[in-house]
Amino acid sequence: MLDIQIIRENPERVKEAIVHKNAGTTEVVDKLLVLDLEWRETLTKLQEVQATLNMRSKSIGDLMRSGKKEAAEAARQETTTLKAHIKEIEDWARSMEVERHQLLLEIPNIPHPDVPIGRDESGNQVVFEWGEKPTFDFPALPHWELAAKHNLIDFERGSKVTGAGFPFYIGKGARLQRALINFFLDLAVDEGGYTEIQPPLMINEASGIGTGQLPDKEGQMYEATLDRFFMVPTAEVPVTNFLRDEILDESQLPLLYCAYTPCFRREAGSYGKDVRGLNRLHQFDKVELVRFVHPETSYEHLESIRANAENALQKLRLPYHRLLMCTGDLGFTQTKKYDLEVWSGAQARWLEVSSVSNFETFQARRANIRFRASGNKKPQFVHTLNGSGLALPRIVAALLENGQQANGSIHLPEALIPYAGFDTIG
RNA sequence: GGAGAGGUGCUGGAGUGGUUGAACAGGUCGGUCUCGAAAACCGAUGUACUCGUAAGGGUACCGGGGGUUCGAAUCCCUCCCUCUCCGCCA
Repeated sequence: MLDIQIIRENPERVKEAIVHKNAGTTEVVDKLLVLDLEWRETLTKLQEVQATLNMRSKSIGDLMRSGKKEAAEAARQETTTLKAHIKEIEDWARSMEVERHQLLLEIPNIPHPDVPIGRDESGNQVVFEWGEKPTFDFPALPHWELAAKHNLIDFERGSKVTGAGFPFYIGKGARLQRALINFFLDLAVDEGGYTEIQPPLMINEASGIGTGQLPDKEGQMYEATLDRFFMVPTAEVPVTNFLRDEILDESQLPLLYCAYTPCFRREAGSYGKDVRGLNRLHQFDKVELVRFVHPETSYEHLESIRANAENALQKLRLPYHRLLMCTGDLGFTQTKKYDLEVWSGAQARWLEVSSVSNFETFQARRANIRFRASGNKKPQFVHTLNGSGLALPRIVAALLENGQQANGSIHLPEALIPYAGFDTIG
C-alpha cells in the first residue's frame, strides 16, 4: 500500500509506475483521488455533527445532575433527528472509506529510479555472472534421470500419496536436503548475522494481507477452510508478520531474521512448461532472509542480502548470474529486485533460485510495522526486504547435473561434504 | 472437547452509564539542584484520521466486530486471545 499523501501530491508519478509495471489502467488513480476528496468532505461533515451531539449529551448530563428534569427531557427529544442524521452520514462515509481502501490496495509500489524500464522479462538486465558452466564429454543426464538412477527422489509415489509436485526424497536425496538446509541456515546465522526463526507453517488472513498475498493471490495458497488458515507460500509471510502491528525502537534496527520452512504453492495457471522434475513443485524447501531496516539504509541492505545469497552460491561452486529486474517484471509490492539464476548443466538453462527485493514501506504500511526515532518523534514505517537464501529444488537440480561424472556418479562441492557426510553419490 | 476466570496506555494497576483519553504508581524524556552523579522536586509523555499556512481545533479508539442509550471502558450479543481445572493427545 502506498502513502495516500504521495498519490495526492504526485499522481503522475504513480500513474507512470502503473504503466511501467504493466499493472492495469491508470484510471484507478483518478478514481481514488476523486473518492478521497469526497470522503474527506463527508468525514468533516460527520465529525461536525458528532461534535454537536457530544455537546448536547454533555449538557443533558448537566441538566440531569442539577435536577432540571423537564429541560433534560426536552433536549433529549431534540437529539433523535440528529442521531438519525449521524447514522446516515456515517454509513455513507464508511462505504466510501471501504472503496477508497480497496482502490488503495490496487495501486502498486513505485519502482526505484535505478530500475530499467521494460515490458517483460526481456527487459531484465544481466548485471553479473560468476563461475564457469560445466562441459561434458559424455551425454549428460537431466536431474530427474539422475535422481531416478540413484534413487534420490521419488516423484511417482509422491503423486500417489499426495499429488504431482509433492516428491519424496529418499536416502542420500533426503540427506542432501537436510545438508543444504543446515548449510544455508549456518551461513545466514554465522556469516550473515541473522537470527534464526522457526515460524508457524500456517498463517491467518490478516498475515496474508500484511505481506500482500491476500486478497489478490488467494488462489495461489493452500487453504485450511475450516479455520481459514493458509499454508505458507514462503517464510516471508510469517516472519514479516512476526512484527505486525508493532512499534519498534530505532535502536533495534536493523533486524535480521532467517527461517527455513517448506513452502506450499498451488502454482495455479502455470501448468505445462518447465514442470519437469524439480523445476516447479507444490511443496519445496527454502531458507528465507528477511530484514526490517531504517528507511535511509534499505538499498544498502538490498545489496547485502543479495551478497548473502550469492555467497551461498559461490560456496557451492554453482555458476550463476544476477538479473536486475525491469519494471515490467517487478512484483506488485517491490521497488527493486534482483533474481539469481544458476546454470543447470544438463538442461542447459538458467534456473531461478533466489529473488531479492526491497519493498520500502509498502509491506510495512499494510502490516503496520513502525519504529520510533529517539526524541519522542512520531512513529514511522520501517522498510522491509527479503531474499531467498536459497530455494532448494533447483539448487539440487544444478548440483546433480553439474556434478555428474562420466561414470554416472555425482560429486558434491567441498562446502557441502561436512553437512552431507559423503562426497559422492553413486 | 467440557467448566470457570480474564483481556484497560510503554509497564503495573484503578475504574461498572455522564468534564475518564482514562486515577495512582513505575518507566522514559526535559528542567531545577550538583564539580559530576544519585536522591529530591517541577514539567512533559498514546495512536489514527481530519480541519487549519500556523497557533490550535475536531472525531474515533480501553482485545475485534455489532447492538442498547441523549450519553458506554462501564450494559447486551458475537468472535478472537490468555490463564486455571478436567478430558484427550505428540
